[in-house]
This record gives sequence, structure tokens and C-alpha cells, in this order.
Amino acid sequence: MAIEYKTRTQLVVEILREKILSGEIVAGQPLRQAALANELNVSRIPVREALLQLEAEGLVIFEPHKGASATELSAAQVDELFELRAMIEGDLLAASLVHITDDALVQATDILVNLDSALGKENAANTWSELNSDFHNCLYSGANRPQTADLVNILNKNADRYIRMHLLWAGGISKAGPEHAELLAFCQARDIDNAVAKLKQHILNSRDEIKAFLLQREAN
Amino acid sequence: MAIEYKTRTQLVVEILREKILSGEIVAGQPLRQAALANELNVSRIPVREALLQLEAEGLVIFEPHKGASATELSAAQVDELFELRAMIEGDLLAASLVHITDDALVQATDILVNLDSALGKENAANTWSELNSDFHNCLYSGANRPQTADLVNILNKNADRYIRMHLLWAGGISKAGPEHAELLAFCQARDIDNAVAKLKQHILNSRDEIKAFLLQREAN
DNA sequence: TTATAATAGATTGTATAAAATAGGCAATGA
DNA sequence: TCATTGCCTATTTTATACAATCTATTATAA
Repeated sequence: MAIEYKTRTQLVVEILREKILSGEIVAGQPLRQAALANELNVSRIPVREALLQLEAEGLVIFEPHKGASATELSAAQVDELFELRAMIEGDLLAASLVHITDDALVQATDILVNLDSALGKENAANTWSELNSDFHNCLYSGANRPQTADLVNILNKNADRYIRMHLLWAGGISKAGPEHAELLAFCQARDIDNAVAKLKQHILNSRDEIKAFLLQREAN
Repeated sequence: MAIEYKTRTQLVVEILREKILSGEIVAGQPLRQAALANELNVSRIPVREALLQLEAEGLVIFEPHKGASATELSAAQVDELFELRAMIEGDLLAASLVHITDDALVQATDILVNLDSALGKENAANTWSELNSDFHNCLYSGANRPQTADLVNILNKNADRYIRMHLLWAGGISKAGPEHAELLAFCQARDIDNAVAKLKQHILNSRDEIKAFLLQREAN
């Protein structure tokens, strides 16, 4: 297997994204380029370019001469984000199920097993959200729509921070386990209508749980 | 009206985007940082950062140590892009029409007048596509979904290059004029279902025209 | 006391210079 | 002749240095 070369910028992107998603960098907090460069032992240029990339992902916002900061979390944004996801991912799943291979479905089953067993473990949030993303991407693999898949991944990178926060708080999206199983069953049966309905319901359910948590927190 | 400050990076973004959209920079052509910096009379750093932003918009692709190039145009991409637009913009319009103000509709009417008269003029492609974008955004102004609006604008920046190309070739999207008028009429009547249907049809029609052109060109 | 202007310090934005990497070409050996 | 190796050049990537801009604080005047 070929090793893939990574530029420092790319490494910094990954580190910062992880810190934002995990909550180590809290929303609204200004991101000082010099401090980050010092901490990561690189110059400011790769840090700057990494922040620009994260801006494109929506995790960071830039203001000229005022610098970057992690974007805020709000219930309104969650609403919008998860509704977009429900619509686009629903469409993507429908397109995918027409052509999806048995291989992909077997792979999805495997991921699901790991997903369930990940919940109790050490740093559940990281593993869980990664596997969760793998599971969904696996189901969309038959769609053959690269641009839409990219878009979904960007939206998911944004949704991820909310999901992780909720995982840390409540130990998990309560209904996710059974919902995943049902979704997979519909997919295996190539029952497009029910699969799409279940997927949308699944996404909107997690929206509701996360929103309830955020509203409660905003009240404080 | 406050003038807005622009960094050199932002200026370079605008210039390069314009060159790609207008076709002056052709797809696949490598974009040499040093040459661009020289031409625009800035250093390579702003050029680099501008290219990174354009990558986020999908107009440019980066390969480590090989540099950037304008992305290729293909009929398959048009299909995906315009179907995404039809879905998302349809949803956005539905959400918007519930709350849209009369002011916004009057403004849309004005834009439409300019749009029609722009067709014959000097550099029709630029003006037309800008006004076209304004018109659509105006109709979506009631939705109050900033994240979705951002997404739509990114997709439109991508679609724009195809639209401009087609404008240059055929003088215009043949059905756009009457379709815009019909769409606006449904919006003024707050007839959500028909408005959304018309919008989707409008987007998918332009897709068909553009795809036909691209397929013909690819055949050569 | 309040508001406005001036100044200092910090931080970003940009330019220039140095280091790292990829791709091509010539030299060497089978 | 063909393949392999090492070197050279073009280009990107990163570092350092400097200039422009913003923020907060202090001083001044109404």
C-alpha cells in the first residue's frame, strides 16, 4: 500500500478540525495564528492556509484583520443543517440503492457491529462518529455522484461537532442503534421508499435530540 | 453606504473566478503561481490563498507539489450539479414563499426587466448571469436560511460557468425569459406548489440545453 | 463625567527568501 | 538497445521579515 504524502498544511487542517470537533477549541474562541504555529511547531503560513480550508468547511470564520475563530453552535443552525442533510442524503440513498452491490451491504453490516460495540469504550465519541460516517457513506456508494458525495461529507463534518457533543453529554443518540439496523434491513431488501423514509426519520430524530440539548444549554 | 475593505487575496479570487467563468482560463490548464503573481502584480502568497478558496468553490483543483488547475467540464457533472440545484433551490423557494415580503417581489420584477434587456447588449454573459443570480436570490430572501443560501450560492458559482458558456454559444437559454415570468407570477400569487414545480422545471430545462451542447462538443 | 482623539501594543496580511519535491534528461551498466 | 541511477531544473511549500490594520488604553477637551 502506497503511503500518502501530506503537506504540513494538511496535517494542521486535520489537527485543528479534530480539536474543534472534539470541543477542545470552543466556539467563538479566537484562533491566534502565531500561538497555533508555535504550538504545532510550524510557521504561520501553513496555519493560515489550514484555517482557510476549515473556513470552506464551515468550521471557522475569517474576518479581515481580525483573524479566525471557531464558528458558534446554535439551535437554528442545527435545524438548517440536519434538514439539508435529510433532503440530500435521502436523494442520494435513493439513487444509490438502484445500483448498490451486495459487497457494499456486507461491509455496512460489519461497520454496524463495530458501531454498537464502540459505544461503551474509551473515547467513544471519536470512534463512533467516524464509523457512523463510514456506515452512511457505504450506503451511498452505489449512487456514483461524486459531487453530491463531497457535499454530503462537508455537511457531515459540520454536523459531526453537534453529534460528538451530544455523545459526550448523553452517551449516545438513543435511537441510533435500532434505526441503523432497520435502515440496513430496508436497504438489503432494496425497498427504496421505506429506506429513504427511515433515513430521513433517523436524521431528523438526531436533530431533535441535539436541538433539545442545545436549547437547554442556551437557556443557561 | 459603507465601502467594504478587500484584501488582495479577495481581489485575486474575484479576478481568477471571473477568468475561469468567462473561459479565459480553460479547464485543465495549469495555473502557475509565479506567472499569475507577476501578471497581477502581487506576491505568490495571495495568489496561493486565492487558489485555495477557489478550490473550496470547486472551480480549481490542487495536487500537492504539482499545483493547481482549473477543473474540467463534463456532461456528467452538469447533470449532478443541476439536479442538486433543482432539489435544494426548490426546497428553499418553498420555505421562502411563506414569509416573503412584497418589497422583495417588486425588486424581483425590476431585476427581470433588466435581465431581458441585457440579452442583446455588449458583454451579455457577465451581466446576464449576475442578474440571473440576483433574481433567484431575491426569491429566496424570505427563507431565512443563511447556511442553505450559502450552499446555493456555491453551487451557482459552479453552474455559472456552464451557463455563461452556453450564453456565448447560443445567445441565451432559450426558454429562460418566459419561464422567469411564469415563476414570478406564481410567487406573487403565493402559489407554492406551482412556483416550486416551475422553478425545478426551469433549472432542469437549462440543464438539458447545456448538456446537449456539451455532449455535442465532447463528440468532436 | 462623558465623549473624542492620540498612542501603543498586538495581530493580521503581504513580500521576499529558503527548503522540499516532482519530473525530466543524461550518464552508466547490463 | 534498454533499464536504472543520479543529477538538474522548474515549481511548489514553508519560513522569516516587514507593513498595514485593528483594539484597547490613556490623555485631553467639552
